[in-house]
Amino acid sequence: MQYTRFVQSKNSMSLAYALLTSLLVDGAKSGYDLVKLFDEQISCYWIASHQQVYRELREMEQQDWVRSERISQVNRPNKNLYDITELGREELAKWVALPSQPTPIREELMPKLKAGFLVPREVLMAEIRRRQAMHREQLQVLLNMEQQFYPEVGSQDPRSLSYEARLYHLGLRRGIRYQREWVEWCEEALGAIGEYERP
Amino acid sequence: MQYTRFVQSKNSMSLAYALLTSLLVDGAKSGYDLVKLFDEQISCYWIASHQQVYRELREMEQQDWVRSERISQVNRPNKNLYDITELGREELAKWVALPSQPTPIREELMPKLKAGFLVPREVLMAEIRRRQAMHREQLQVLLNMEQQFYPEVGSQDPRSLSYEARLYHLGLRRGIRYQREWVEWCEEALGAIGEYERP
DNA sequence: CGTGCCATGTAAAGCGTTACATGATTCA
DNA sequence: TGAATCATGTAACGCTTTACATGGCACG
Repeated sequence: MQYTRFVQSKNSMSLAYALLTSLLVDGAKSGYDLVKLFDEQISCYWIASHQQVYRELREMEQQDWVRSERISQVNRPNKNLYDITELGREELAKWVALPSQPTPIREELMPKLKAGFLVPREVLMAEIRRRQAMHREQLQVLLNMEQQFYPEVGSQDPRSLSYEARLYHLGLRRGIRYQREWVEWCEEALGAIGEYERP
Repeated sequence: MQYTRFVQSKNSMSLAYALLTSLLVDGAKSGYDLVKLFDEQISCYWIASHQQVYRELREMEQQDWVRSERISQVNRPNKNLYDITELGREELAKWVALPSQPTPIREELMPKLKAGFLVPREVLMAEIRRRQAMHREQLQVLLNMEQQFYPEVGSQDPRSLSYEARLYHLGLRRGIRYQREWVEWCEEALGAIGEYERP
């Protein structure tokens, strides 16, 4: 039964809350807009497919955590605009105060490395270079976002940001640090493997 | 049908390969041993519950990627000792050569931060301090492992490690860097939030 | 006498991905 | 003409977690 899900489930259902957060901070949105937002800005710490988002929104509406309004549009499909309700806001506040769980890590590259002696060194190194390029690119995207949204940061007075903006900015910082760290590890790995080139 | 899973599935099924890797590198093991190994040594880049492990082993046995032997023990439950087969080794080698996918990140703390203005500052800071302590502890565990398994590292000649050991070591390095990065981000976050203490 | 380790499993539910579907508009 | 964007959905499947279950042994 769907009903029990939001009532007695003990696990996190964090996607619901992540969506509520966006509705609260960024305002009413359609499912499509939320997917785009997640893709573009939130993906550094949360990813979700459009199917998940639409499903979650429908279920949250049944629980009165959000309400929706049908917006008729000409020359393009109609859309459902979702907004957070008072109840949703209360539930969100409760959730925020709960302890958070770290993301479960399942990093394919690590077992591949551990079994890496099964393939030629060049294959491993090519793969690490590919990963490094990916993470470098993501890092650049995040740095650009930081420049764009928080140009004051890095200057003399970080207090020029509002408290809310600063909190959000810390999320970006986390993404930046994460990607940078990956790029550096790749460098270390390439160096280490390279040293075994011709013994 | 179970059969199709290993034949035409397009997704990664990486747990199977992660298990194969351990069987190949660390030798034949029971499900219980694999769970313990993952908990203690692999959790920095892979986590799996015992239910997953047991099921995966049974399914891999049906595909002849592993074979098992029943070990009768006195004074404790019997166990099934699994070992990788030649076919398993071939499949593993194929998989290693494939491009790897980054772990999907779903970090609860970030949306909580974004909606953090809903709760008192002290609640946020307490949570970040808790996370910092967790990551500090994990970092220490990994550093101890590094000391224990690779005492030579950091000394003059990292080439004293075999190629296989060095590859495995790189996985550890990744975990160390990840945890260290988290500890540092927490420091940054605490500093940033602290600055808003009394405006 | 309770807790924790050893050792394996079933069942159900929740969460996430993949595939499929529709249909108009805009831009190259 | 073909691809991309807007906008939402269903169905099926696969992966992960949670809860429940068993039972002896060792240790304090």
